[in-house]
Amino acid sequence: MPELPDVAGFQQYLDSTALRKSVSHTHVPVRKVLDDATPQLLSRRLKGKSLKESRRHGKYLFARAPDAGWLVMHFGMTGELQYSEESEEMPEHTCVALDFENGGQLAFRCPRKLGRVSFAEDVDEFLRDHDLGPDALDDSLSADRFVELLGDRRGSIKSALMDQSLIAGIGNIYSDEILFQAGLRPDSKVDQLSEKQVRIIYRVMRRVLATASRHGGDLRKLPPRYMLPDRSPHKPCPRCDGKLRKKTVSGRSAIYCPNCQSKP
DNA sequence: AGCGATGTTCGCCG
DNA sequence: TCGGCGAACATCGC
Repeated sequence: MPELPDVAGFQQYLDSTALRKSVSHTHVPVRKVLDDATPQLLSRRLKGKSLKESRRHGKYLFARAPDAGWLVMHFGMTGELQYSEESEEMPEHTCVALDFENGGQLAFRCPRKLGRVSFAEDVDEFLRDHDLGPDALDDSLSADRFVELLGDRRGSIKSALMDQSLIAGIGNIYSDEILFQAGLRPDSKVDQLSEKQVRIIYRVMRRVLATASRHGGDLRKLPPRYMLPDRSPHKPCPRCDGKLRKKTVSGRSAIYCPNCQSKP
């Protein structure tokens, strides 16, 4: 689930449920998602304090508590946030949970345990340390900058879009949607694309991610003729009604329409 | 029962 | 050096 639009949804959700609520207890039923942090550190940093603001960069969500730095969340492949008014019982697959003085509870759920929760003193430093490129929706990522970034790539356009050190936020399914709407095959080589085509990809990328983020990544709310709600081989293409096809591109399964998407 | 899955990291290879 | 590839992680669902 969690690519940029989903994490944008989690951010709205965290803002509306958990911000400015004093933390009474912390739970860590699945310790491995903390990596090198410890349950004691989580408790020490957050207990008696409240999260004051959030930030998102790519697929990462950050939430700041006074004198505690930033709580960092990455949702892996199956992670999500779930707030409950009652904190009696944690939801299934809860890896980390924060109880609040008002009786509510925010759970970081992650069935496959691929998500991670940690702390960072400074977000920009964290982004540098983790080698993350500019957020795909960041104002500072202009079309010109996007053209520059793709300028010296050699592999497929799909793997470039998914490379978090180049641009942060796009994963397997949104890269498919972007290339579907841009009319280009996922295995197109970046160095074969014209500058005009790269600019089209940029515009489509911004529109798709902004649109999906407005709906918090809920695929059912996407406009008509988006591929994602029907992203499956052999299903009909939402634009031409031909059959969608599946192909492995840089180790991930790409779904595309052979009729609507062409090689450069 | 077996396979693949919205992510990241690592080691291997050309 | 870069990029592709497969494995590993752990669980669910088709």
